[in-house]
Order: sequence, then structure tokens, then C-alpha cells
Amino acid sequence: MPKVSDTHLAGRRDQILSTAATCFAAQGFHATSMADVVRASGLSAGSVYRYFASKDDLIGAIIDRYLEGLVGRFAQAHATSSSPADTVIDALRLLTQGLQDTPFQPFTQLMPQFWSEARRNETIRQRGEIAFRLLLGQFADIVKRAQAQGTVQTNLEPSGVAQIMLALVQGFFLQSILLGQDAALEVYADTVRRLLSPSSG
Amino acid sequence: MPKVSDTHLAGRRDQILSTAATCFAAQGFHATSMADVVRASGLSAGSVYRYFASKDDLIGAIIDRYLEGLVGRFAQAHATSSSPADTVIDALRLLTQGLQDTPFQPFTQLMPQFWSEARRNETIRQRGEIAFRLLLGQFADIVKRAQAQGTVQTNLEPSGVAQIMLALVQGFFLQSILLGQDAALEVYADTVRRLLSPSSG
Amino acid sequence: MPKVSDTHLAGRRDQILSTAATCFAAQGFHATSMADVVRASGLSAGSVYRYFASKDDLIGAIIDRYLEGLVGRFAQAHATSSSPADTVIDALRLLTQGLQDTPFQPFTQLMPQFWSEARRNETIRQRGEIAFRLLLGQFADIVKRAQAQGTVQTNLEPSGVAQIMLALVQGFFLQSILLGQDAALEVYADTVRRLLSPSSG
Amino acid sequence: MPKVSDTHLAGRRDQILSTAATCFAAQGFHATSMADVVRASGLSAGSVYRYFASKDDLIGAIIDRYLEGLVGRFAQAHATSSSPADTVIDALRLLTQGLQDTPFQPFTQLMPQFWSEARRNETIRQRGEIAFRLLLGQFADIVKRAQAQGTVQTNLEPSGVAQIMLALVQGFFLQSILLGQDAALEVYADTVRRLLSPSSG
DNA sequence: CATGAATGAGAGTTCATTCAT
DNA sequence: GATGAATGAACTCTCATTCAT
Repeated sequence: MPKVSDTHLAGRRDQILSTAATCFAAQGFHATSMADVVRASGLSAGSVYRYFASKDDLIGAIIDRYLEGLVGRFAQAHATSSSPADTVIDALRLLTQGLQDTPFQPFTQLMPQFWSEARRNETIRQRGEIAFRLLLGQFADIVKRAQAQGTVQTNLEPSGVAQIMLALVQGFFLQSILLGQDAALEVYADTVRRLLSPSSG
Repeated sequence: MPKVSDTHLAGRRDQILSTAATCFAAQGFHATSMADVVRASGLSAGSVYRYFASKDDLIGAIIDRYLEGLVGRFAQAHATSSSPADTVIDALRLLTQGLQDTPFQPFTQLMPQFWSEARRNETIRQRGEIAFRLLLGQFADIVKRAQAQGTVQTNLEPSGVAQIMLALVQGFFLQSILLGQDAALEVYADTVRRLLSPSSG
Repeated sequence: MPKVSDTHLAGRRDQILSTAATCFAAQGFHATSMADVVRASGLSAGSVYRYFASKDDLIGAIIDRYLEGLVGRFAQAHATSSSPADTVIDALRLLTQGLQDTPFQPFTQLMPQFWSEARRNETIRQRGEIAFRLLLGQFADIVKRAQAQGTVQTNLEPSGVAQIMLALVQGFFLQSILLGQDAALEVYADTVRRLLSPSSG
Repeated sequence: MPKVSDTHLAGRRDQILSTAATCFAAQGFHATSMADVVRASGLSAGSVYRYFASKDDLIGAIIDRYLEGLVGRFAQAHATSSSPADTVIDALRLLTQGLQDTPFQPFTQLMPQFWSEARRNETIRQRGEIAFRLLLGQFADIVKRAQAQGTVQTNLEPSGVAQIMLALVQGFFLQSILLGQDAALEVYADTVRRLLSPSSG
């Protein structure tokens, strides 16, 4: 039997991961059956189980990829963001608009499900913790740079501001789930800028 | 058993609601079977279904109670909060400490699951929207009062600040799920106060 | 406690029987729950079970009443029917039109269900057998009278003709269930008359 | 197990259909649980549901097969029946004796249940209507042929006679359910012949 | 006597997973 | 390597029946 290249195998894995993410995003982890994933992937049940040991394994892999992507995207954004306020607003833009028509898009919609799973699945929680701490570290660095430049008060704890920056992103995302995000972004972004960069307001 | 007082019936309903909330909080809506709920309630399957037409109905009732309680608790807090910063910090204290050993406690842990369900269940989403808008309205009122008193800049849009206040609560709650809430509250609260009430810092 | 009159008790029993028959006719024995019967009767579950030991008991009582009524109605018809053909046609008219707006009406629609049950429930089968033999006896008498009057050939076995008369009634009833009974009755009745009373055609 | 021949799959389906028909014939549609069918089929619950989407689907398939078989058998009989009387009598023989030890046998006993279901299930009713009209058409053709040959009076409406022929078959079948069919067939058949083919009596 | 809350076995159905081919 | 038929435990929900009040 012909040995298939590792690239080919990795491609198969990716294919399953992406189609599964789309399924999970549309219907949720629990309402999506493995049969749905199998059908969407175009493979057979046996094949899917060759690449992922179980449904939980597949969910874990998807969450990993989601977190990697998330941190990666934000890191790009930070390189061009000079201030905490811009960093937050860039992140909001990324989440609400920037991911349209991107292979990464389905993963975004999984966020609330991820938070839900994290409370019950310690492995998932740990992966999330690592990603969060990474983001918080990046945010704190940005705060420190801004403090050095004099655009942020020095009596603010960088780690505290980092937490708040993250909260501002997460909170807006949650609200847009429940309220619809109609234009609210503009007011929100403006207020964020006035609060975090009062001098520039 | 024959006809029984309405109080007794309402008590039974409450009993089921509370034990079910505990189950759902511990394991999630989907990983909790009705058999689990039945066992925890101490009643029979038939009895549980006498009070709730379906698992979804039970979940809906729990979310309703959770939202009612949430808004109610926050409303109490607002009565005694003079500033936006205090309002946010009171809410954080309420969520992280104030509900310990309260019949309301299990409901708090359901929050992420609620957000998760809201994306796929329009009825739940609508209920959440109503509660959110109520909270946002209360927050905006507090901002206006503070602006009238001169403790908050008047060039800030009250609705924008209200959104940010809500985000600060939600974001902290999410982070505490993933990071543990070790002491972080103090730094977070302090930073919130410095940002929202700069004059008092 | 006041002893309730036997008449009153019998009235209650009748009331349950009638409302239950309506339920069963509309939905079938199996799709009708005892809760449906209880609701329709306006009584409580306990009360219904005071009058009927079980659902099967209730079904049995309904079938009994149905068979009594059936035989009674047909007996009336026979008194005025001079010929086998008229007897059959009178019975058809009775089944298809004569029972409209009669308290007996719901029972008619139970016929196929009765046949269905008879194959599996020996008690019901026996009751049905008694009623059938009674009808067959009456039909045979009519044949004999007609033979004595010279309107039916004497080389026909009266019991055989009786079976055929019954079959003609039952068969038409079945066909009207499946085909709708649109006008078919007239052609059918006419052909029955020509076959059973050839001289009068 | 992997891909398997279509014949094998069809065989499985047949196997389930036959064993289910036996169960349903013995106990009725409603008193037979899917667990009974599963046990009798020798397969697992999941397998049965791979071939039939629901219990109703299974019942529908059984009724379809029953009606197909019925019409098919009767069609064979008509080819060799020269007169309406012979056609009816052949059908009676087929129903009472000819199906013993035939794979088709269990289906026959389902007839009353089919009539029962037809009143409440429009899909089933329609299928039955098609089969009935087919049979009636074949019967009417036989009557016309007999009229052309002069063995049946020409003043009889062929469709009316066809209905009566069908009724004679159905009625005898019903009576044999309730009365037992001991010897009655001979008298019945004889009387049918004398009435439908008076010249040959 | 009447009530109706409570019961719990069992109904139909699903679905993550396996393994013979 | 890939397949997909087969599995069977577990799911949500129903309903005939009982009995404390």
C-alpha cells in the first residue's frame, strides 16, 4: 500500500478541522453529531476517527486552533497599534468586521461555546488560560510603552489596564451577540478612546 | 395526593428549578440528563415533567430566573452606588463574593452557558436582550447623574459609558473563569476606579 | 357521607362512557390517553378509575355498548324490512346517514378498531361473536320468510345468504372508509337489490 | 462492516420487514414496541433505524408490501377466473388457505389493523385507496367480460358488481376473524356462486 | 367519596464509536 | 488505508395507575 505523504495527511486533518468548525459554529458542539461532521467532511466515519480519537479530541483541536489564530491575529494588530485605546479598537474591528470571508471566521462564533466548555473541561480551561495570559502580557507591554511615552498615566498598574482592555473586547463581543451590533461599535470605540486616552479626546 | 395548596406547588417548582440549576451549573445544559435532574430533585420523572414541559422549558425557566435575579440584584446595588466606578465594582463584588451561600449562587455559574445558548435559541436571546437593555438603561442613568454632579466628563455619551460598564463586569467575570480570580479583583477594581473616576484617583 | 343514588352512579358511568367513546372514535384507542378521557369527562382520574378498573375495562365496556346498540338498531330495521335486499340497504343507510347527530354516532367510527382488537383480545372477540351470531340469526329469519313468500329462491341456504348480507354491509362500510362514500351508495344499493331480489329488478 | 452489496442491504430490509410484520400481526401495531421488533429481527436498535426512519415508517412499509402483495395475488387469480363468482371464491380461498406457510402470510392478519389505521392516517388511507381502486377496476373488467359472454345480466352496473365482489371478500374475511372459519367457507362460496352466476346454479 | 399529585417502567429514538471487509 | 454497517447504552418524554389527603 502506498504511503501517503505527511503533507497529505496534514491536509486531510485540516480539512476535517475546518468543516467541523463550521458545523460546530452553526449548531453548537452538542447539537452537531459526528455524523454531521463526517458528512460535511466528505470522508467516512472511520477516516475522521483516524485523525481524531473522539469528538472531544476534535473539539479540543478546534479550540486550540481558534486560540492560536486569535492570539496570532491580535499580535499582528499590536504591532501597528501605538496606544491601548487603538489596540482595543483594532481588536473590536477584527472581531466584528475583519474576519468576514476569512477561513478563520467560523472559529469566532465558537467563542461563547469555548467559555462554556472551559468551566467544565480542565484541559480546555488550561489552554485558554495560556492564551489569555499571553494576550494580557502583550496588552501590559503596550500599556508600559504608552506610559513611557507619557500617553498613559503612570499611576495605573499595567496588568490592571491589560485586564480592562481584554474585558472591553470581550464585553463588546458578548453584547453584540445579544443586542446586535448595529452601529454601536462607533459610540463604543469613541468612548473607549476618551476613557483610555483622555488627553487625545 | 389530592389537591394541594398553590404555595406547595410553587415550592415544588422552585425545588426542581434550584436543584436543576445546580446540575446545569456543574455539568452544563447538555451534559446534564433529565435523569440527573430527576435524581437531584428527589422526585420522579413524571413529576418533573408535570412542572416543566420539556428540558428546554426547564432551561428557559432557569435562565428567566437567573436574569430576573441578576437585574434585581444589580438594581439594589445601584441604589447605593453613587458613581459609575462604584456601580461596576459593586457588581463585581456581587458576582464574585456576594452570592456565596445564596440560593441564587448556582445560577451565576450558568452565565457562560447562557451566552452560548443565546446564539442558537432566539427565545433565550430575546430574554437576554431585555435584561441587557434594562441594565444598560440603569447604567446610563447613573452616568447622567454623575455628569450632573460633575464627577464624570460631560463629553462622554452616557449610553457608551453604560456599554463599557457592562463590558467591564462581563469581561472580569469571563477572565475569572479562566484565570481564577486570585486577588485580581483588587487591582482590577482599583484600575476601574482610576479610569472611570479620574478625579477621585 | 351521603349515599349517592344508583341512578346517579349509572349516570356518571354513562357520561364517562360517552365522552370516552368520542375520544376513542376521534383518535383511536391507543392514541387516546386516560388523561384525555379524564379531561373530556370533566371528572378526576380517581373518579374515572372508580367506575372502570382499567383502560381495557373501559374499552371493553364501550365495545359492549357499541355492539348492543348495533344489534338493537338493526333489529328495529328488520321489523320494517320485508326482503333481504331491503334489510341490507336499510342497514347501509343506517350506518352512513341514520346515525348522524345521534348519541350512538361516535361508536360507529370505532368499528374498524373493534375488528382490530378482536383479533388480539379473546374477551372482545367472544362478545363480537355473540352479536354477530345474533345478527346472522335475524338475517336468516328474514331469508326464510322471503323464501316462504316466494321472493327468494328456496335452493339458497338461509345461513349462507345471511352471511352474505352481513358481508355486503361490512364491505360497503370498509370501502366507504377508504374511498369516501360519494354517491356510491346508490349504485351499490341498486346492485344489491338486483342480485338479492332478481324478480323485483 | 464496510460497504456491502445492495442485495445484502435489501435482504436486511426484508428481514426486518418480515419479522416486524409477524410481531405486528401477533400483537398489533401499538402493543408491539420497537424493542420487540429489534429483538425479533436479531439486529440492534440502531440497525433497525438505519433501514426505517421511525416506527410509522416501518408500519407504512409493511402496509405497502401488504397491499402490493394483495393486489398481485389477486391479479394472478383473475387470470384464471372466468366469472365474477369464481373470482370472489378464488380470493376467499387465497385469503383463508392459500397463504399458509407463505412469506406473505403474516401480512394477511394485519388487514383489520390496516383498516383501523386508515381512518387516522391519511397517507395510509391514500395507499389503500389506490390498491382498492385497482382491485375494483380488475373486478369490473371481469364483470364486463362475463356480460359480453352472456353469463351475467347486462342490466347490472359493472362498478356496482365490482364493489359487491370486494365486499363479499372483505365481509367473509371479517366474519372468519370473529366466528372462526370452520367449514363456513363452503356454504358461503356456494351461495356466492348461486347469487352471482344464477344460470350456473 | 372525590381529588389530582406522584409514580416509574417503558416508550421511541439518537449517536459516538468500532471493526470486518 | 478507507469504508460504512453495526452497535447498544443512554437519551427525552409519556402515561396507566395509585393513594394520601
